[in-house]
Amino acid sequence: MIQPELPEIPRDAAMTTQEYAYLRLRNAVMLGALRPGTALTFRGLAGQLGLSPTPIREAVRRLSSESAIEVLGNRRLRIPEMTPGRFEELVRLRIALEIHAAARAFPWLSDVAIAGLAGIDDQMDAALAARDLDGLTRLNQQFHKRLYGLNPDQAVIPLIESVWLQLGPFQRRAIEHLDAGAPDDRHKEMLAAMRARDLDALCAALGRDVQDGSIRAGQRLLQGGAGE
Amino acid sequence: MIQPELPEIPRDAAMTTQEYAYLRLRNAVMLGALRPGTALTFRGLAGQLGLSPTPIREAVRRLSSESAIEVLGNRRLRIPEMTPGRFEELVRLRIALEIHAAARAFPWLSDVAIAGLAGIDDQMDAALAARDLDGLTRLNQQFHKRLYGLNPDQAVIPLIESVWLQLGPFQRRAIEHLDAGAPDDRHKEMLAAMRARDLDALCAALGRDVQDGSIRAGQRLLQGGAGE
DNA sequence: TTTCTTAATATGTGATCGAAATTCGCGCTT
DNA sequence: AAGCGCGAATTTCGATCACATATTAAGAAA
Repeated sequence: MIQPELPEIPRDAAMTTQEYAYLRLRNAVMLGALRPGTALTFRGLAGQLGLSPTPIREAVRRLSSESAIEVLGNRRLRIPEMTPGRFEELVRLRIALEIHAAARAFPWLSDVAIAGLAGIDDQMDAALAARDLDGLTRLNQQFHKRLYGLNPDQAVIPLIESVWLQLGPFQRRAIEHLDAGAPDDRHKEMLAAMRARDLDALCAALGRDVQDGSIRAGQRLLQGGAGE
Repeated sequence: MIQPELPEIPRDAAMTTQEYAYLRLRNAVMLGALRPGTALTFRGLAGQLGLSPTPIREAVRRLSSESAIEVLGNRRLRIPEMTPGRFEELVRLRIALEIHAAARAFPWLSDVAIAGLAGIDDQMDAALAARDLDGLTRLNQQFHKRLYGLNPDQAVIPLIESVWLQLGPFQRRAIEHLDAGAPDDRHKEMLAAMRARDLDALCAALGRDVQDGSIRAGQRLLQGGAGE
């Protein structure tokens, strides 16, 4: 069985093998390196990463609890299949969660926080110009997480990341075609709403941002099968 | 170190050791058998459950990915502490998630589905009369999950369960005092709204249901320290 | 009595191994 | 040619073990 390539990530010395495997698999799913329906095995992953099966099992089990990988009752792991219904459900869920998160973070908005977000947005412009799609994905997530994390008691980010993991492959394909349509830059709209301290406008722009990121992928899904 | 007692659960023959440990620990957290701040060890849990550390590690890691158990960088596991800020955040999150879930399940409401929910509600009345608090907790969760699960593509239930896990100890304490105030039965209100096919009323009743379940626990938290 | 040092204990981690279960390929029957 | 069944190979699962490291306890010094 030929396993798909897993993008490499830096490994800190003070990092357990299990954590390294977890981060690497999570990164691969989040970036869409593993297509929906891909079959995996513990031993195959262990061999590919050069590790023993034990830490792989722990990493995969964690990801299964985040709905990123399915552990079938029989002897198979796979990336969950996507259906139009599930896709719409996930997008709606993502919008509801992120609007909630933004509203709960809103009271903590400050000028320095907004400046930090604007800095990330500038980096995204640079990444887009350089066609660095992985970097673009990473920065986009960083932008959203930084905003929601302003709330020091936030408990919603892990849930949002679970949804991101499930949308991973499609989110990525949307970003690949992001430049084609030259859509309005929703992050700039969000930043303007933040500067005006306008929560409604922020939520509206955020909703459009998520929609934009999903529309194309959704169309592709409805037309051309799961991820082609 | 004396570990707290973990309520026993039935073990199906066709169930891996890891899954058994996961379900048992999850049940213990959900029912509030483990107080916030409780320290645990892999080997201690393994000894208490009569298993080897390997499946325990997999189970605990899964629960850590659901924010039910913290795996500290040093050599300690613990049930997360609760603070007033985090508590309010979790309650707000729970309301947002469950209202979303109810709205997305609403189009699938049918007379038989409503009858099934009413059946669970009757069982809850019986459990309340019999002072079966564990059964009451279980049935309450079953009521909510059955409703949200009417949507065949739902992806929100795992997220809601993660929040339940984090609120577990307090949710339970709220139920313990549920009879004291003789509050209106929110589930009956929800059922009435369903029969009238009135989404707004359903969401309103659902919001009150979650509020009722949290108010007392929250008051206790604010007054008397974490979980006394 | 308090604090710092040091030895002993306990713990997390990950590789390895045996057993049980499942899948896959091959040959046979229809 | 298609479906079925049997055996070999692969895989998961969980226990065990060795090692490194953190924690705890004890004892000495202040």
